Amino acid sequence: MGRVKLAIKRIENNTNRHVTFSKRRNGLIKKAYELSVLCDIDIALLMFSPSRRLCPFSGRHGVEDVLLRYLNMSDNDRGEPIQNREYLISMLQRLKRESDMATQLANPGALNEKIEEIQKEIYACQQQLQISEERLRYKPRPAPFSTLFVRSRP
Amino acid sequence: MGRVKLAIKRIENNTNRHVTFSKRRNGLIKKAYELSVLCDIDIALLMFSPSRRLCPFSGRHGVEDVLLRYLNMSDNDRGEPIQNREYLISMLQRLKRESDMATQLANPGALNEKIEEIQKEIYACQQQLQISEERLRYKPRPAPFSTLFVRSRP
DNA sequence: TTACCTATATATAACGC
DNA sequence: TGCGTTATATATAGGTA
Repeated sequence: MGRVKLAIKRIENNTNRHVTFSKRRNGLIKKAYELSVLCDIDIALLMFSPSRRLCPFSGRHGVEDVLLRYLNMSDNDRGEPIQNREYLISMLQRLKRESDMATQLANPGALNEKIEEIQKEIYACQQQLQISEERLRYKPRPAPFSTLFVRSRP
Repeated sequence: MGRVKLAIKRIENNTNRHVTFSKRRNGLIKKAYELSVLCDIDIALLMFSPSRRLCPFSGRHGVEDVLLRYLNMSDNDRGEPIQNREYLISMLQRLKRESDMATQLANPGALNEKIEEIQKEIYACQQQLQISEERLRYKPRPAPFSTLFVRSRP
Protein backbone atom coordinates (compact mmCIF):
# COMPACT_ATOMS: atom_id res chain seq x y z
CA MET A 1 0.00 0.00 0.00
CA GLY A 2 1.74 3.07 -1.08
CA ARG A 3 3.10 4.69 -4.13
CA VAL A 4 4.79 1.48 -5.07
CA LYS A 5 4.15 -2.19 -4.45
CA LEU A 6 6.76 -3.31 -1.99
CA ALA A 7 8.21 -6.80 -2.26
CA ILE A 8 8.01 -8.70 1.01
CA LYS A 9 11.66 -9.22 1.79
CA ARG A 10 14.12 -7.69 4.18
CA ILE A 11 14.59 -3.95 3.62
CA GLU A 12 18.33 -3.59 3.40
CA ASN A 13 18.54 0.17 3.77
CA ASN A 14 18.93 0.77 7.47
CA THR A 15 16.94 3.95 7.74
CA ASN A 16 14.09 2.72 5.60
CA ARG A 17 13.86 -0.44 7.63
CA HIS A 18 13.51 1.51 10.84
CA VAL A 19 11.00 3.94 9.39
CA THR A 20 8.91 1.15 7.94
CA PHE A 21 8.98 -0.60 11.27
CA SER A 22 7.68 2.44 13.08
CA LYS A 23 4.83 2.89 10.66
CA ARG A 24 3.78 -0.72 10.36
CA ARG A 25 4.18 -1.38 14.08
CA ASN A 26 1.54 1.25 14.77
CA GLY A 27 -0.70 -0.17 12.10
CA LEU A 28 -0.34 -3.68 13.46
CA ILE A 29 -1.09 -2.62 17.02
CA LYS A 30 -4.13 -0.72 15.85
CA LYS A 31 -5.41 -3.78 14.01
CA ALA A 32 -4.74 -5.98 17.02
CA TYR A 33 -6.60 -3.55 19.23
CA GLU A 34 -9.59 -3.42 16.91
CA LEU A 35 -9.73 -7.19 16.66
CA SER A 36 -9.61 -7.60 20.42
CA VAL A 37 -12.47 -5.17 20.91
CA LEU A 38 -14.65 -6.16 17.96
CA CYS A 39 -14.42 -9.86 18.69
CA ASP A 40 -13.92 -9.60 22.45
CA ILE A 41 -10.92 -11.88 22.55
CA ASP A 42 -7.64 -12.31 24.37
CA ILE A 43 -4.62 -11.25 22.41
CA ALA A 44 -0.95 -10.67 23.06
CA LEU A 45 1.57 -9.24 20.63
CA LEU A 46 5.30 -9.13 21.28
CA MET A 47 7.64 -7.40 18.88
CA PHE A 48 11.29 -6.51 19.10
CA SER A 49 12.16 -3.47 17.06
CA PRO A 50 15.18 -3.44 14.74
CA SER A 51 16.87 -1.59 17.58
CA ARG A 52 15.98 -4.46 19.91
CA ARG A 53 13.43 -2.57 21.90
CA LEU A 54 10.36 -4.41 23.13
CA CYS A 55 7.02 -3.34 21.68
CA PRO A 56 4.28 -5.15 23.56
CA PHE A 57 0.54 -5.06 23.15
CA SER A 58 -2.33 -6.87 24.75
CA GLY A 59 -6.06 -6.40 24.98
CA ARG A 60 -8.14 -6.47 28.13
CA HIS A 61 -5.95 -9.02 29.89
CA GLY A 62 -2.30 -8.09 30.03
CA VAL A 63 0.55 -9.87 28.31
CA GLU A 64 1.33 -12.10 31.28
CA ASP A 65 -2.25 -13.32 31.51
CA VAL A 66 -2.38 -14.26 27.85
CA LEU A 67 1.00 -15.96 27.98
CA LEU A 68 -0.11 -17.93 31.02
CA ARG A 69 -3.28 -18.94 29.26
CA TYR A 70 -1.08 -20.12 26.41
CA LEU A 71 1.24 -22.09 28.66
CA ASN A 72 -1.62 -23.62 30.60
CA MET A 73 -3.17 -25.16 27.53
CA SER A 74 -2.69 -28.84 26.96
CA ASP A 75 0.19 -29.60 24.64
CA ASN A 76 -2.36 -30.98 22.27
CA ASP A 77 -4.40 -27.80 21.98
CA ARG A 78 -1.33 -25.62 21.86
CA GLY A 79 0.04 -27.69 19.05
CA GLU A 80 3.54 -28.09 20.38
CA PRO A 81 4.99 -29.03 23.75
CA ILE A 82 6.89 -26.37 25.68
CA GLN A 83 10.35 -27.08 26.96
CA ASN A 84 10.75 -25.21 30.22
CA ARG A 85 7.07 -24.88 30.88
CA GLU A 86 7.20 -24.87 34.65
CA TYR A 87 10.01 -22.38 34.70
CA LEU A 88 8.28 -20.10 32.23
CA ILE A 89 5.09 -20.21 34.24
CA SER A 90 6.80 -19.29 37.47
CA MET A 91 8.64 -16.45 35.76
CA LEU A 92 5.42 -15.10 34.34
CA GLN A 93 3.65 -15.39 37.64
CA ARG A 94 6.37 -13.36 39.26
CA LEU A 95 5.99 -10.65 36.64
CA LYS A 96 2.26 -10.74 37.02
CA ARG A 97 2.47 -10.42 40.79
CA GLU A 98 4.65 -7.39 40.41
CA SER A 99 2.44 -5.64 37.94
CA ASP A 100 -0.64 -6.60 39.93
CA MET A 101 0.93 -5.11 43.01
CA ALA A 102 1.64 -1.93 41.15
CA THR A 103 -1.94 -1.83 39.96
CA GLN A 104 -3.26 -2.45 43.44
CA LEU A 105 -1.10 0.31 44.76
CA ALA A 106 -2.32 2.75 42.18
CA ASN A 107 -5.93 1.71 42.66
CA PRO A 108 -6.80 -0.40 45.71
CA GLY A 109 -10.31 -0.96 44.43
CA ALA A 110 -8.88 -2.71 41.41
CA LEU A 111 -8.47 -5.84 43.47
CA ASN A 112 -12.18 -6.24 43.99
CA GLU A 113 -12.85 -5.48 40.37
CA LYS A 114 -10.39 -8.17 39.42
CA ILE A 115 -12.16 -10.67 41.61
CA GLU A 116 -15.53 -9.75 40.21
CA GLU A 117 -14.19 -10.02 36.71
CA ILE A 118 -12.84 -13.48 37.35
CA GLN A 119 -16.08 -14.60 38.91
CA LYS A 120 -17.97 -13.37 35.90
CA GLU A 121 -15.66 -15.38 33.70
CA ILE A 122 -16.29 -18.46 35.78
CA TYR A 123 -20.03 -18.06 35.61
CA ALA A 124 -19.98 -17.41 31.89
CA CYS A 125 -17.77 -20.42 31.35
CA GLN A 126 -19.94 -22.62 33.52
CA GLN A 127 -23.06 -21.60 31.68
CA GLN A 128 -21.53 -22.20 28.29
CA LEU A 129 -20.21 -25.52 29.41
CA GLN A 130 -23.58 -26.51 30.76
CA ILE A 131 -25.25 -25.62 27.48
CA SER A 132 -22.68 -27.50 25.46
CA GLU A 133 -22.86 -30.58 27.64
CA GLU A 134 -26.59 -30.43 27.49
CA ARG A 135 -26.44 -30.87 23.75
CA LEU A 136 -23.95 -33.65 24.09
CA ARG A 137 -26.01 -35.43 26.72
CA TYR A 138 -26.62 -38.41 24.51
CA LYS A 139 -22.89 -38.89 24.14
CA PRO A 140 -20.46 -40.07 26.82
CA ARG A 141 -19.02 -37.09 28.67
CA PRO A 142 -15.27 -36.80 29.17
CA ALA A 143 -15.33 -35.58 32.77
CA PRO A 144 -17.76 -34.01 35.22
CA PHE A 145 -16.47 -30.46 35.32
CA SER A 146 -19.61 -29.02 36.77
CA THR A 147 -18.41 -29.58 40.31
CA LEU A 148 -15.04 -27.94 39.85
CA PHE A 149 -15.76 -24.41 40.94
CA VAL A 150 -17.74 -24.71 44.11
CA ARG A 151 -14.85 -23.35 46.14
CA SER A 152 -14.56 -20.33 43.92
CA ARG A 153 -17.92 -18.97 44.87
CA PRO A 154 -18.13 -16.07 47.32
CA MET B 1 -12.68 -0.88 5.26
CA GLY B 2 -15.79 -2.16 3.75
CA ARG B 3 -19.15 -1.00 2.57
CA VAL B 4 -19.72 0.68 5.89
CA LYS B 5 -17.57 2.22 8.56
CA LEU B 6 -17.66 -0.12 11.50
CA ALA B 7 -17.59 1.26 15.05
CA ILE B 8 -14.89 -0.30 17.18
CA LYS B 9 -16.90 -2.01 19.86
CA ARG B 10 -17.88 -5.57 20.61
CA ILE B 11 -19.93 -7.12 17.82
CA GLU B 12 -22.91 -8.50 19.66
CA ASN B 13 -24.27 -10.68 16.88
CA ASN B 14 -22.67 -14.02 17.46
CA THR B 15 -22.29 -15.05 13.85
CA ASN B 16 -20.94 -11.71 12.71
CA ARG B 17 -18.42 -11.70 15.53
CA HIS B 18 -17.08 -15.08 14.46
CA VAL B 19 -16.99 -14.15 10.78
CA THR B 20 -15.23 -10.89 11.46
CA PHE B 21 -12.72 -12.70 13.60
CA SER B 22 -11.89 -15.15 10.85
CA LYS B 23 -11.31 -12.41 8.33
CA ARG B 24 -9.38 -10.03 10.52
CA ARG B 25 -7.31 -12.78 12.07
CA ASN B 26 -5.97 -13.65 8.65
CA GLY B 27 -5.33 -10.01 7.89
CA LEU B 28 -3.51 -9.50 11.17
CA ILE B 29 -1.33 -12.55 10.71
CA LYS B 30 -0.46 -11.46 7.21
CA LYS B 31 0.56 -8.03 8.48
CA ALA B 32 2.61 -9.56 11.26
CA TYR B 33 4.32 -11.81 8.76
CA GLU B 34 5.13 -8.92 6.43
CA LEU B 35 6.49 -6.81 9.27
CA SER B 36 8.70 -9.61 10.51
CA VAL B 37 10.19 -10.12 7.05
CA LEU B 38 10.47 -6.51 5.92
CA CYS B 39 12.08 -5.36 9.15
CA ASP B 40 13.75 -8.63 10.02
CA ILE B 41 12.48 -8.72 13.57
CA ASP B 42 11.29 -11.18 16.20
CA ILE B 43 7.56 -11.27 16.67
CA ALA B 44 5.01 -13.43 18.44
CA LEU B 45 1.27 -13.10 18.19
CA LEU B 46 -1.14 -15.07 20.33
CA MET B 47 -4.89 -14.87 19.83
CA PHE B 48 -7.72 -16.87 21.31
CA SER B 49 -10.66 -17.05 18.95
CA PRO B 50 -14.21 -16.38 20.15
CA SER B 51 -14.49 -20.15 20.29
CA ARG B 52 -11.40 -20.23 22.51
CA ARG B 53 -9.14 -21.76 19.95
CA LEU B 54 -5.51 -20.71 19.95
CA CYS B 55 -4.32 -18.83 16.88
CA PRO B 56 -0.57 -18.43 17.13
CA PHE B 57 1.89 -16.77 14.85
CA SER B 58 5.58 -16.10 15.04
CA GLY B 59 8.29 -15.12 12.61
CA ARG B 60 11.61 -16.83 12.15
CA HIS B 61 11.95 -17.74 15.82
CA GLY B 62 8.98 -19.58 17.26
CA VAL B 63 6.65 -18.40 19.99
CA GLU B 64 8.64 -20.06 22.74
CA ASP B 65 11.85 -18.34 21.68
CA VAL B 66 10.22 -14.94 21.63
CA LEU B 67 8.65 -15.65 24.98
CA LEU B 68 12.05 -16.50 26.39
CA ARG B 69 13.56 -13.38 24.95
CA TYR B 70 10.77 -11.43 26.60
CA LEU B 71 11.33 -13.05 29.95
CA ASN B 72 15.07 -12.71 29.78
CA MET B 73 14.96 -8.96 29.43
CA SER B 74 15.79 -6.98 32.50
CA ASP B 75 12.73 -5.76 34.34
CA ASN B 76 13.80 -2.33 33.38
CA ASP B 77 13.93 -3.00 29.66
CA ARG B 78 10.70 -4.94 29.77
CA GLY B 79 9.31 -1.82 31.32
CA GLU B 80 5.93 -2.99 32.40
CA PRO B 81 6.04 -4.00 36.05
CA ILE B 82 7.43 -0.60 36.93
CA GLN B 83 10.97 0.42 37.43
CA ASN B 84 10.96 1.73 40.97
CA ARG B 85 9.80 -1.49 42.44
CA GLU B 86 11.59 -0.95 45.74
CA TYR B 87 9.73 2.24 46.31
CA LEU B 88 6.39 0.74 45.47
CA ILE B 89 6.91 -2.19 47.75
CA SER B 90 7.76 -0.01 50.73
CA MET B 91 4.79 2.14 49.88
CA LEU B 92 2.64 -0.93 49.82
CA GLN B 93 3.84 -1.98 53.21
CA ARG B 94 3.04 1.39 54.70
CA LEU B 95 -0.38 1.41 53.13
CA LYS B 96 -1.25 -1.91 54.62
CA ARG B 97 -1.08 -0.35 58.06
CA GLU B 98 -3.43 2.45 57.24
CA SER B 99 -6.16 1.18 55.05
CA ASP B 100 -8.80 -1.39 55.65
CA MET B 101 -7.37 -3.27 52.73
CA ALA B 102 -4.76 -4.13 55.29
CA THR B 103 -5.60 -7.74 55.62
CA GLN B 104 -5.46 -8.37 51.93
CA LEU B 105 -2.39 -6.33 51.25
CA ALA B 106 -0.57 -7.81 54.22
CA ASN B 107 -0.08 -10.91 52.20
CA PRO B 108 -0.42 -10.08 48.54
CA GLY B 109 1.41 -13.24 47.59
CA ALA B 110 -1.23 -15.50 49.03
CA LEU B 111 -3.95 -13.56 47.35
CA ASN B 112 -2.25 -13.66 44.01
CA GLU B 113 -1.66 -17.35 44.37
CA LYS B 114 -5.35 -17.72 44.96
CA ILE B 115 -6.07 -15.75 41.83
CA GLU B 116 -3.62 -17.82 39.84
CA GLU B 117 -5.25 -20.96 41.08
CA ILE B 118 -8.66 -19.75 40.05
CA GLN B 119 -7.39 -18.69 36.67
CA LYS B 120 -5.97 -22.13 36.10
CA GLU B 121 -9.41 -23.51 36.76
CA ILE B 122 -10.80 -21.07 34.23
CA TYR B 123 -8.27 -22.20 31.66
CA ALA B 124 -9.17 -25.80 32.32
CA CYS B 125 -12.84 -24.99 32.03
CA GLN B 126 -12.33 -23.13 28.81
CA GLN B 127 -10.42 -26.00 27.33
CA GLN B 128 -13.13 -28.39 28.35
CA LEU B 129 -15.63 -26.02 26.80
CA GLN B 130 -13.67 -25.90 23.60
CA ILE B 131 -13.64 -29.66 23.42
CA SER B 132 -17.37 -29.77 23.91
CA GLU B 133 -18.04 -27.13 21.31
CA GLU B 134 -15.63 -28.82 19.01
CA ARG B 135 -17.87 -31.84 18.98
CA LEU B 136 -20.82 -29.70 18.09
CA ARG B 137 -19.07 -28.23 15.11
CA TYR B 138 -18.89 -29.35 11.53
CA LYS B 139 -15.48 -28.16 10.45
CA PRO B 140 -13.01 -28.20 13.31
CA ARG B 141 -9.95 -27.26 11.26
CA PRO B 142 -8.54 -23.75 11.57
CA ALA B 143 -7.84 -21.69 8.48
CA PRO B 144 -5.20 -23.20 6.23
CA PHE B 145 -2.22 -21.09 7.09
CA SER B 146 -0.33 -21.91 3.95
CA THR B 147 -2.82 -20.14 1.73
CA LEU B 148 -2.41 -16.82 3.50
CA PHE B 149 0.54 -15.35 1.70
CA VAL B 150 0.10 -16.40 -1.86
CA ARG B 151 -0.50 -12.90 -3.10
CA SER B 152 2.55 -11.65 -1.28
CA ARG B 153 4.88 -13.73 -3.31
CA PRO B 154 6.63 -12.12 -6.26
C1' DT C 1 12.76 9.40 15.20
C1' DT C 2 8.06 11.94 14.25
C1' DA C 3 4.46 14.40 11.53
C1' DC C 4 2.14 15.39 7.54
C1' DC C 5 0.97 14.75 2.46
C1' DT C 6 -0.74 12.21 -1.65
C1' DA C 7 -1.17 8.40 -4.85
C1' DT C 8 -1.76 3.60 -4.65
C1' DA C 9 -2.11 -0.83 -2.67
C1' DT C 10 -4.78 -3.50 0.59
C1' DA C 11 -8.18 -4.87 3.84
C1' DT C 12 -12.76 -5.82 4.66
C1' DA C 13 -18.35 -5.25 5.51
C1' DA C 14 -22.25 -6.75 3.41
C1' DC C 15 -24.01 -9.99 0.27
C1' DG C 16 -24.73 -14.12 -2.54
C1' DC C 17 -23.63 -19.20 -2.88
C1' DT D 1 -19.42 -22.12 8.89
C1' DG D 2 -16.34 -21.27 4.09
C1' DC D 3 -15.54 -18.53 -0.43
C1' DG D 4 -15.94 -15.07 -4.11
C1' DT D 5 -17.56 -10.31 -5.42
C1' DT D 6 -17.80 -5.41 -4.99
C1' DA D 7 -17.90 -0.97 -3.08
C1' DT D 8 -15.59 1.58 0.49
C1' DA D 9 -12.59 2.37 4.21
C1' DT D 10 -7.76 2.10 5.60
C1' DA D 11 -2.94 1.45 5.48
C1' DT D 12 1.21 2.93 3.80
C1' DA D 13 5.62 4.00 0.39
C1' DG D 14 8.01 7.78 -0.79
C1' DG D 15 8.86 12.41 -0.15
C1' DT D 16 9.18 16.69 2.55
C1' DA D 17 9.69 19.51 6.65
